[in-house]
Amino acid sequence: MKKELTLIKNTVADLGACCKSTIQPALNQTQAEQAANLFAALADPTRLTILNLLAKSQGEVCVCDITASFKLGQPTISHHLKILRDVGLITGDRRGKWVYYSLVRSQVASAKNLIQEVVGTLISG
Amino acid sequence: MKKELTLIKNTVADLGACCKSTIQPALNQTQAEQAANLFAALADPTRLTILNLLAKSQGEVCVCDITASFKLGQPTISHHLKILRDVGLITGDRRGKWVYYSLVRSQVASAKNLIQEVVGTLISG
DNA sequence: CCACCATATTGACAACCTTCGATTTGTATG
DNA sequence: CATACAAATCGAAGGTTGTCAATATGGTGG
Repeated sequence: MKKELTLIKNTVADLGACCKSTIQPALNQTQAEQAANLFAALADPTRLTILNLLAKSQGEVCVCDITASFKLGQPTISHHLKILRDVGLITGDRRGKWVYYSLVRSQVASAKNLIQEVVGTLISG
Repeated sequence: MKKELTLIKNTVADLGACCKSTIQPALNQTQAEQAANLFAALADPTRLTILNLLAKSQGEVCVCDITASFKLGQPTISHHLKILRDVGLITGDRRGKWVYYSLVRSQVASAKNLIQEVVGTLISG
């Protein structure tokens, strides 16, 4: 007992058609994985706050100051910094005893674009 | 048992405040937690693809069709659907033997706003 | 060289996530 | 009512994450 198919297959013809806004673009597997990775890096309030801290400071922030902003232990902050470093959003610069972190603006911009693109495929407008 | 995830209800009102700021606004703890929850829900390629599938279909999609789109088992898809349901991005409607899922447009819009707001605090412009 | 400070790394642990197979629940139909 | 099918839920295995205490590393200054 087969029911009628409700899923409209997204063919190549659909994608290559012509018009701009009305159709929802497909999300390929690579995009989905990249975006998921990025979202995972952002899926922690401590990391979001660290990023915001760096953005607000308009420059470099010493790890000691970051650590002082949270109730978490120093190794935990270091761990979060590493995750953000690994996705390229921040970079650390050692100067003497201290390490100063800052946003990697180009990477943040790329991340923004990827997010906008993916989120854009979720609803029209 | 895991705690229910909730999306912020009125991000639109926040954005409607007044000016488009060039200064970096602070991210309060509640915002960070809400955003982190949302990002966590999006931090899986299967879930992103499901959302995209629903967006493309411009309507309702049967679970059987969603399941058929992945190599994963039916309980796994059901699990991902539950996560997306719990953050309010999708809703399921039982019609006979079948359940049809669709985006909750208002919630998707709220999510978009929250993301834009948070991402906006990460870099100027 | 030694003592000290700031970060990073390691190892451990509990909590959580993704996935699956088995079972249950809801619905239609013979 | 019995059977069959669609979807959700349960229970468990294996991997990942967030956190901390302990330790290592890198740098400064006596």
